[in-house]
Amino acid sequence: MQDVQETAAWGDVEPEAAQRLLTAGVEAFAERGYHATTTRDIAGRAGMSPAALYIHFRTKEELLFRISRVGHERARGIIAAAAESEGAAGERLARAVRAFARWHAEHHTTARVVQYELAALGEEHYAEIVALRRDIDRLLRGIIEDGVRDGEFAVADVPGTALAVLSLCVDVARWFSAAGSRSPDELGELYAGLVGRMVAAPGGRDAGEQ
Amino acid sequence: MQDVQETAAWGDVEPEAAQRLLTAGVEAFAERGYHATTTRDIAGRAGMSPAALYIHFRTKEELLFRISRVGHERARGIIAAAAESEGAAGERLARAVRAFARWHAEHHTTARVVQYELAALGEEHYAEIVALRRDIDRLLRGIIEDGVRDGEFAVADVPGTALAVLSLCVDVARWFSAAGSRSPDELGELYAGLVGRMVAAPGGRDAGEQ
DNA sequence: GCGCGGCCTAAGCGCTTGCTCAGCTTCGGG
DNA sequence: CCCGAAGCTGAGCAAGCGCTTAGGCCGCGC
Repeated sequence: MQDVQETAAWGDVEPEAAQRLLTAGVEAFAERGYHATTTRDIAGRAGMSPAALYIHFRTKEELLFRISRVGHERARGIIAAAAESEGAAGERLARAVRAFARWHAEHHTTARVVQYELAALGEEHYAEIVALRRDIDRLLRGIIEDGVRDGEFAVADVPGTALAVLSLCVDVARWFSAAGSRSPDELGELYAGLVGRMVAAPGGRDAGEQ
Repeated sequence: MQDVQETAAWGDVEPEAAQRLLTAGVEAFAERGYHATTTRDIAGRAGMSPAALYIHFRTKEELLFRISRVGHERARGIIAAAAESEGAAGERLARAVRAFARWHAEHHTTARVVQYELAALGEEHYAEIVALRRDIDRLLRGIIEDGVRDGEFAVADVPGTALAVLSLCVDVARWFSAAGSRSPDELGELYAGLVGRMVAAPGGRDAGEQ
């Protein structure tokens, strides 16, 4: 559906200055939170005057929305690629968790904004983002349902388990620090293993490996 | 160490007005976040004028700190009670997860403030809170270490798994809604089962139940 | 019965905020 | 050579912020 490779940053945003504002916004929002960040701070980080922000974005909230939408689309792309890939449900679930957790670790500043600043969005923008989030939930739940149908997984509460798996990965953005001892790759591997054990049917191949 | 029963709210805070301000602060901070909440809003919810807040708390940040400290102490108490209880590591871990997840669901507004507004604390207050959080991590990790030593658990990365278990429970505060279909009790049960599978040694009693 | 400390309010101070606006520069097309 | 659009700035406005201050009320000790 879309190439999952890490394109440099914000890819193809219109003028280069708008791109700089987006990355400055991500940094500032991730550090201090949306409400504690001033437009002067964002503009300063992007190397321009406060007024310049309003040439590229109508409001501060729209800047947040653009960040949030791009981030959510990227996150959905990651889950979608795993869901639509080849292989048994166990393999696809492992791929999804590995990549999703890894993304939240590697891009933890973006992910922080994406996951924890939803409440600052306006009503219409919020609705658009919620639709993307429902997609993500639906895709992940689909993989688990496949595994249950095939007898590969034994899961009593599928929606609850899907929610727990997503929750586990999302929360990485809260605590992950680049200075920590774990690399994003190692974390993805750890989490894929933990989730594998969570859903595996007793006697299944995945039960013991970690 | 301390009775874990749910005392009404803020228990024994000095004058009743300070207590009202604390609960008003929790509600407001949980809804909008610390920085988006005004002292006028907090005072209004508590039924008093903005100036009254400063009779009971020196600053808005101190009000947050008091909320955060009480919340963290309660959270640590829950984990400590489970860690120090009788029984095998598997039972103690299940008790810890069940109670910890349940608390984050039932008191999700308090938990939201406790878990997501740390960055708004001043330096000294932050350090005090971090000490409490390290306690919580240490207690939970201790249970898992016990289980590994006894051969009851098979866990390759103990600190990573402990982190994941706490993370899973903490994130409940982010998404849990009282209007949702799951009760705090059901959620605690679900999570205790999921975590049990995450750590259980193959062939152990817990492996299949859910 | 009077003073005094605890609790509270009305008013408002100094400052920062999101955002606007008039005007400057730069640059490609006719 | 000029024009207009695009990109940007310095200055600043109205509103809202955290917090202070002067003063009023109430109840208890003496």
